[in-house]
Amino acid sequence: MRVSKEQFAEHRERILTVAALLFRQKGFDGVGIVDIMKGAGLTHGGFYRHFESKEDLMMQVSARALAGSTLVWEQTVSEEGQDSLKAIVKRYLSEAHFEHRERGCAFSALGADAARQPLSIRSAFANGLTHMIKILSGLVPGASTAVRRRKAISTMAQMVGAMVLARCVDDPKLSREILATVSNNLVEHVARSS
Amino acid sequence: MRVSKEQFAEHRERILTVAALLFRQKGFDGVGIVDIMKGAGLTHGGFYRHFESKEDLMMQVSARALAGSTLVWEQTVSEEGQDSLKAIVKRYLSEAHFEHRERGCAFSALGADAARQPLSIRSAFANGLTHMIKILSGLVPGASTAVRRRKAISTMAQMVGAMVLARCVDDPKLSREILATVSNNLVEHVARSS
DNA sequence: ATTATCTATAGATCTATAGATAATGC
DNA sequence: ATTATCTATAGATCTATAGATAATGC
Repeated sequence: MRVSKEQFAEHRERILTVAALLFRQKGFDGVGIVDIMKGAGLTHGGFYRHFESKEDLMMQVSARALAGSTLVWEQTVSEEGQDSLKAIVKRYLSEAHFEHRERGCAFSALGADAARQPLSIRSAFANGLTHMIKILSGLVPGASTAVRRRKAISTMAQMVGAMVLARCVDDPKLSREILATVSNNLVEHVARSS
Repeated sequence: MRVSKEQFAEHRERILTVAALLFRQKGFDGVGIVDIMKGAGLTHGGFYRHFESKEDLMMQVSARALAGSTLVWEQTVSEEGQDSLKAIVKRYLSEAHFEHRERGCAFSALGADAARQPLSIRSAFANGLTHMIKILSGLVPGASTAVRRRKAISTMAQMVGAMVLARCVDDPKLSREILATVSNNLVEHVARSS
């Protein structure tokens, strides 16, 4: 039953990918090792050759998901130039992101869950947040780095909060109103220079 | 083993109170009926005389927790007058709220969890949110009701997002920076008339 | 020989129910 | 008589480990 080094590495990738989707969809506590391994096309016993524990997987998945978001933002910056902030805000508060939390930002999908997790996971979230704030700081207008950092933090909080609120209510009209309102507010008031 | 009507009602209250603390602390999936009943000083078998199911309890706890937050805001409004918005923002983003999610706002403590729950629970969250937006709408400045509602939604999103972000990182300095930044931002830019 | 995967299982959980018990409240 | 609580348990889960199997890679 042993597989080649290449296949082993591919299995590991598959586990991480499936876990990233399932954790964001159902929460850290809502998914078992069995579900994840089944999703990767493997039996659950083999999991522990790839990861030390469920917590280890949670930490690596968190780090990866946040690195993914960061990468997308960086690509947007290098492609969009002037309109980067607007593009990032609009994508974050889009219908597509609202509907697919399993492929979206870990802060809005797992923020409340992460708050209850051990240090290793919260540390991954802190790294991700620091990086994302840094990117936003380079995009918002403002005279000093201190002002820009404050605007970046407020922008990030507003985006995450809007998505969390939009997703936890059952009224699609209210959800859309929240996303549209915050999107317009950020694009108009923050993105505009000064 | 039967108890009086009064005691039965008191047991029900205790279950609701304990569940409200534990759910906010450990998430809906992180707490079992046994834990809740043990916290209320009862055995787990008796739970089903009080509630139809765990989902039923989750729904009632959500509605209650949000009604509690609403009530506190309404009391603040009637006591503080002019400074109500400032008082609400400062309390929401305070160190005390940051550290005691088990007694705080359900949106920041359970928002991500609620998004995965069935309609009954998301409906309770929608009711709570509608009510809280209405209160904020009465406090923010703005020429028309439409403008005030938009400001209320943005304010709510920013508060919830700031608390979620502050709680899911392991760096106390970063957490405090987020809370202080958003608090100042809201007090200075939204609370000010115009 | 090493090791990735499989099967099987240990030992804890979990929600929910059944039946016994004993006190209330008609 | 009714019913709130208790004990006990059913039937699913859950994480993690042990040992067998079989293919890799030296």
